Amino acid sequence: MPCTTDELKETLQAWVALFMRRSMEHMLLFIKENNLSMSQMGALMNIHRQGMCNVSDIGDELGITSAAASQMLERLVQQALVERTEDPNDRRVKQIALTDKAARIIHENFRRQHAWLGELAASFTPAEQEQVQATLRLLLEKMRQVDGRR
Amino acid sequence: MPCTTDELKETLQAWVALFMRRSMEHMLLFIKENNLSMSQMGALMNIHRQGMCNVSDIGDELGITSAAASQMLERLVQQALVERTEDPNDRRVKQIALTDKAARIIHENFRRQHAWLGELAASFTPAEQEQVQATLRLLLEKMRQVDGRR
DNA sequence: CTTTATATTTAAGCCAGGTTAAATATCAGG
DNA sequence: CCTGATATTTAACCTGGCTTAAATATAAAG
Repeated sequence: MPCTTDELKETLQAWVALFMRRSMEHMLLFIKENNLSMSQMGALMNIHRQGMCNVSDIGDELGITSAAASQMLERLVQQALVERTEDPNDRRVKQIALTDKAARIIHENFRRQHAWLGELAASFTPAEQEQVQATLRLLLEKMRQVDGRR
Repeated sequence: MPCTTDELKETLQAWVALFMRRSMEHMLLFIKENNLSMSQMGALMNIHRQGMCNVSDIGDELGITSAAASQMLERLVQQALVERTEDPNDRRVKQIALTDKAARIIHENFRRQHAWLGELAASFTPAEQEQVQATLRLLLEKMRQVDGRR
């Protein structure tokens, strides 16, 4: 049967809703297990994405003042999740990096999500896997295009 | 070319990551616009999903004590987002419902996500739309199965 | 060397959102 | 009509996370 753009939109919506709820659940459980707050997890993910960066970078990225970023980082340092080292080129700035502990936590978060997705991936027949693979690649490409247009 | 379960898992992972980031961004912007906190948005979404419910239901669902739920609801009532009415069958319990204002906010949130998805859906050729539609339906079905097994 | 700009921290204060414990009101069973 | 269970609220308190303003330290320019 032919399908309309609107129908596809609705299917996408259903898919997104289910995925978001599932992922959110997973995330909330995970941060509770690791005694983190949502903000802290956000900060850690941010540092992970940015790689080496300084205090104000993080503030900018999180949309808070650098004073707030400084305080948040201080709490993370106290929990041994973040390392602050002086930048040898400019001693005003502190270089921020995840500790091994934090890296392990982030990694474990990804791993578990991966495990869930693995279960999903394995539930398809080989023929279906081909189909899903091809379609998702298409979707990804288009999403990046739509994303890029902003 | 044939693809392995692992490859599919990775494609799924990439898709989820992109989607999550995109949706999170959207959500954070939206709640800022509406002067809500993440928790408050969560609570409103929850009430929206549950429909009519009482104070402790919400506490249970959010994983907080009913005292905390009571206080959170009080703040939402003050912002005219929630209505508290006495249950005529049991005058100990309060029935909680979204006000029109809150319903409009939730609806607007969905509408915008829809708009973004519409843009995505429209970017496919009719043939691609068929393919994506079919595959997503398959994915949804399998996800619900995997979800159901817990 | 002095001035000005920049990066970070510290201090003081605010509010959201959580807890436990006690207060209040109602229901339901003997 | 008591008594005990249940639903909600209130009180007292704590913490995280934010703000602004001031303090500190360093860099960079004249």
